[in-house]
Amino acid sequence: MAVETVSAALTLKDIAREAGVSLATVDRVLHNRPGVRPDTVRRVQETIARNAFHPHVAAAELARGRARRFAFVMPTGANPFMQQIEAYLGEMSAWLSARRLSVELINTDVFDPSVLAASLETLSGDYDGVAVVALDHPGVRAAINDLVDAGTKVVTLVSDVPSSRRHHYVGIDNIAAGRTAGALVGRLVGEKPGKVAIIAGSQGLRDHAERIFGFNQVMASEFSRLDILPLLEGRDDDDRSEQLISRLLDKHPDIISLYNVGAGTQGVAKALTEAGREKQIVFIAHDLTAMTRRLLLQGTLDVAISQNPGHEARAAVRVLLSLARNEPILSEQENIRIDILMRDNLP
Amino acid sequence: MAVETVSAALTLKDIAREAGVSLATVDRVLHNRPGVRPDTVRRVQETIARNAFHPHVAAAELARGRARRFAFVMPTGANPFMQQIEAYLGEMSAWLSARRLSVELINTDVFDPSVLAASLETLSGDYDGVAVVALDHPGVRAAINDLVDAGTKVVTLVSDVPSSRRHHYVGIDNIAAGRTAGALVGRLVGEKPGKVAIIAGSQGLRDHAERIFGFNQVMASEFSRLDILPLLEGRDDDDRSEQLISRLLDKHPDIISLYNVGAGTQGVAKALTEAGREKQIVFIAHDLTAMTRRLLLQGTLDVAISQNPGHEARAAVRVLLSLARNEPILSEQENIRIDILMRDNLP
DNA sequence: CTCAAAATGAGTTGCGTACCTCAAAACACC
DNA sequence: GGTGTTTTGAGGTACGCAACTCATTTTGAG
Repeated sequence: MAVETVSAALTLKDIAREAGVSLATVDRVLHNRPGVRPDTVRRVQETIARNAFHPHVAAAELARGRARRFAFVMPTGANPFMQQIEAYLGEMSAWLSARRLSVELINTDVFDPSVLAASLETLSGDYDGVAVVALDHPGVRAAINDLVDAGTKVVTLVSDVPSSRRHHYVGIDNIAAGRTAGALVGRLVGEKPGKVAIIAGSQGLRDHAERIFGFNQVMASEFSRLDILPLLEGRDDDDRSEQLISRLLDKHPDIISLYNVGAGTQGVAKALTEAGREKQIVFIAHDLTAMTRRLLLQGTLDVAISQNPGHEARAAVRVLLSLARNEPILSEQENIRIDILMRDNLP
Repeated sequence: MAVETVSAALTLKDIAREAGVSLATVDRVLHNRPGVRPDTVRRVQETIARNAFHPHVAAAELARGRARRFAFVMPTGANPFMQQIEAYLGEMSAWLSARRLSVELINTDVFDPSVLAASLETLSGDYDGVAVVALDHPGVRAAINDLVDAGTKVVTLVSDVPSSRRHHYVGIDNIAAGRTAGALVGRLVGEKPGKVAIIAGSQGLRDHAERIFGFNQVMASEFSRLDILPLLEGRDDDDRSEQLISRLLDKHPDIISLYNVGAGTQGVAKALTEAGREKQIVFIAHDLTAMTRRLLLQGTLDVAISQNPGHEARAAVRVLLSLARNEPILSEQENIRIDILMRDNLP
């Protein structure tokens, strides 16, 4: 059975002949140019559909001749996850260059809405597409909508602004990620009752808040025997997280699980090992880095919930390119999964 | 910081001018054609490297003008995982057609080495690339090597033949998948001791054997308190698996976990629910289908370990294309992960 | 039927590369 | 110096499409 029949490759000329029109008319139909009668449009489109004709992308790209420019607006600072995304973008440079695409990184304080909005406003007109790690704020939403209105394709990355008219979101469902963490905690601690601690960067971060929401949802509905301690805020900082967790462990000898919503995993792990309780406590955190990989292999960390930064980088570029070319997006391919990583399925 | 500087796009002509040679010479160097003095070759290559020049893929593809044919040799029969791969190949038809690529499915009894080898031999010369779900057998290995020698690019899919000279393997490490299953069983059953049952399609299948090996490895080294029952062979058949498991559950009231290595998950689930023990027994199986999804949501199935069939289909095509074009392969992108799927992180 | 507007045909150019031919130049050897 | 060989240059054609111009035909309104 052949998925794709091997037929002589059709060209626009063939379509024109079969539809009984000229090349120019086919071109007008194909690019929604005016000056074609509705029934002629229909006849051409039917011929295209009947023959399952798709313009040769290589020829189209070559003829269009334009290089495309994309901008990636990323947070300043040393967030390892963001740095991984940037690194993977760098690895694509040969791929990009062979397609006459350019990607420029623009580092901004994405946590200050006015700064972020101002950054976005400056991009208007200069780029064919923009990927942005966005804060959900009215000013940012307006800036995104302005870009869209100016004809720029916009995708949100890692963190979404659903209320804007962005064309696409590349990232995970953080509520589902939190629910996954909750289910894992509940299942891994076994039958015994006890206390569960949660530490996040800040409740003000949308992704952290959503994860906490999902986590609490599952704990309340399915593992009510477990006692959830009040949320700690470690500000994604190793030292601060370590101190907070150390104190907490001293105070509660009956903690059986720990969920770190954001960064600062190294600090939490240090507190755990210094208390000598890394084997008894089920520890779940986010993201795969050299450090979390080590902690998983050691057994200090039980599960890392992660999203694949390389996949996100490539998906964002591909989606922007498809949008710019008015091609359909392979949604199944660009969908980012919530990865559950344990010691034995590390990539 | 710009990942990719926005420079005027270079062309072959620019390279020729900068290296002080003609277009023809650059072309000879680029395609390893003879008749160029070694130091001229070096000079041109240095110019290319210095400018990080990559030939425009669209122009190259158009100029080359050849349509490329790929063949996918897949098992006959109703294996749902293979059918999903075939379905995803079908979904790519527009993408393929726009690139003048064709993919043909060839269904063969891949479990009969001589039939598979004969099938592969018939392909020689007709295709630019072949993806094959291969049995690891000397005859098959020889057939693969013959294809490679004839200049055809070969990737093994889902199941590898490491001893052959195939160019690439697209699939997971099944030993690691088995280890992952073992670790999950050990962690999810909690502290209590009890019996663990394993059912596979057949020990003769390489992927099943590897999963069992990995599973036993982890059980022996880390969860020796658990008692592993002798392996059952369900032949990937629902009815047979149901009967075997029903009988087993009757005989052993102290079974606390069940690992299904292959297909037949529906039969196993039926036996579990009819015995009324689906909530007490930790049940782990492979692959995500409509049925395993339903079982996960119901709570009958605790974890599905899977490989993403859409990703495998696309990765196989992309790898074949890169090989045919003599382009580098983005290994991180084409690497297939072992997915741990639970109720809350279903895609 | 007339005339302007709309629709269509016919044609051109250029995108960057692959692949080819043929002539000219450089070189090696004696 | 002449010979033959290797290396290089110059140029052309083709690939399929986008984007454009301009002439011609068709259409519909009056």
